[in-house]
Amino acid sequence: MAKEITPRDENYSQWYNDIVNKAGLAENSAVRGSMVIKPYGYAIWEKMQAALDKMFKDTGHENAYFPLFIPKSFFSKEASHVEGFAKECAVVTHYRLKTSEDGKSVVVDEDAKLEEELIVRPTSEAIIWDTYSRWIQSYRDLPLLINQWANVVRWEMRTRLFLRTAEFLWQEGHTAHETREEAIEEAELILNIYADFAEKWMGLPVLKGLKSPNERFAGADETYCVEALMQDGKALQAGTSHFLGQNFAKAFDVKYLTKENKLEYVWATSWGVSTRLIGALIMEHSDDNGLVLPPMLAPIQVVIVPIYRKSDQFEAISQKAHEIMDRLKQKNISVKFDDRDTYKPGYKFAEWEVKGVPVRLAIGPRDLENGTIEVARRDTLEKETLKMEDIEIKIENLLKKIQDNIYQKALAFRDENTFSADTWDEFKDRIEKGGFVLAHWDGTPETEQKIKDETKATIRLIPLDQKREKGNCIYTGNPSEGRVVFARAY
RNA sequence: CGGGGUGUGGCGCAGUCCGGUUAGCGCGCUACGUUCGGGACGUAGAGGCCGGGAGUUCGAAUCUCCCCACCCCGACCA
Repeated sequence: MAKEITPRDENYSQWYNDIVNKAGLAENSAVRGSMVIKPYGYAIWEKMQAALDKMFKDTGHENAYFPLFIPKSFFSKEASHVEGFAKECAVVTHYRLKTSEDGKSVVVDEDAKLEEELIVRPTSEAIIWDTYSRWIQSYRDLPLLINQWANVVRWEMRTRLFLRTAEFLWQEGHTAHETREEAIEEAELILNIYADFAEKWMGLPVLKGLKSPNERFAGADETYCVEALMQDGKALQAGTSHFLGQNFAKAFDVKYLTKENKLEYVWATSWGVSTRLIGALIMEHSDDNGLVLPPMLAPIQVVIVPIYRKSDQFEAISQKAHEIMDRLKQKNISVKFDDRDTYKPGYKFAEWEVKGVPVRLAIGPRDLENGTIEVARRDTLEKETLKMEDIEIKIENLLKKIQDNIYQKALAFRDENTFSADTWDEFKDRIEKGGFVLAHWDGTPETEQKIKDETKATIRLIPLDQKREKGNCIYTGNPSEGRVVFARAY
């Protein structure tokens, strides 16, 4: 039929694209690499935003909004930051269009050239630190804990819906602190928020760790990250939290007076997660029948499909459905009654399955007679017929069970696909098969680069809970103090 | 930016090599009727200057040249 989804083992990327399309999450737009996020996909993002926003605010952060455009000169202030982003910046050079001479099209008005070009933000450190230089004078102004929800643009060569788009939505936190320790604490606090969010809300088990220097954010002293393993054995960075040291404070001259009346540079962090999380969500749980959503992030948690022949049957079922809806809503469960009379039940079942709605209820004449309802769960595709008594409690429990089940399933998958390698041959073999590979590394960027060149694998992270363990680098044989996590990544 | 590919109703494609009258097919869409416990069926319809421009020709979706866009594989990346 029209809604066929390519199986995962046939073509994983095609499977991913099919799900994004057929679940109605997003589509490509006229601008290469820029996507239209459709209502159903955006609803998932709104759920993520709401949960994260609360977590940020509960830990003392406030939201603000900084401009989309950054003067080019601001960008050149922090050297490694420029270097990191220069190759993927969109630049505004003119501010006016005019009708072409033949009157048929619109052209750039060369008379309207900007004196200084504007960069469309690829991230906001530059504009924010310029602003902070005016906001921060005293230790009384610290800590400054600000987050913004925004779009950013990175002119990527190759793009994929949600996973890598030229424009994407994200949140970016930018904080300033009195001491190094406090800033590091902040970076770690956020890392834990990201990990909690991934695991509890998304059902996405993550590893927490530090990036190697090669993979570190441009301008950071240390990058913390959470990494998840996708079903095809590739790693996906789910969030990063950077300890920026005093790099931006020095570049933008952000100093404060201490209690002792001494002038000091502030210490900084920045951190973000993006719409890429939706990509992670899709890849992590979905199957060959379509999207599978964790109940806590599903825009619709329960859908009710009526089964009927005649309109008087529909009336009776509709009444029953509304009663159930009221009971579920009291439990804060989002529920949709699919009363479209233009589609048959089979069609609706398939559609909601593709869209990943966690629980589907079906009510027909038979159920009315017996006081029952058919309950189907998306994660296992199991169906059972339940008595109507306490149905809201049964559904509430089922949603919790589904949330837990998909997390456990993902966790088991990750465990089964996490290996140790002690020889170069073993390492190459493991990387080829996919998954996380724990191996010793001599700690040098050169070795990491060579490993990447030969295997396409990178160090995803140095685990925060790394065990001290003497060993020899998988590539050079030089001594190492502990294992790091390698994988091929998105 | 290198290598490969594709542009034909809303979507997916055939037709192009070898030019020939009203450009087909599947899905979707509209109307009516029958259906409705896992993606229904019948009948009747609507919808296309064949990516753009220039050329060859009596005649171009089809041949030539020049553009443009998108997709896939690499290098870059949340």
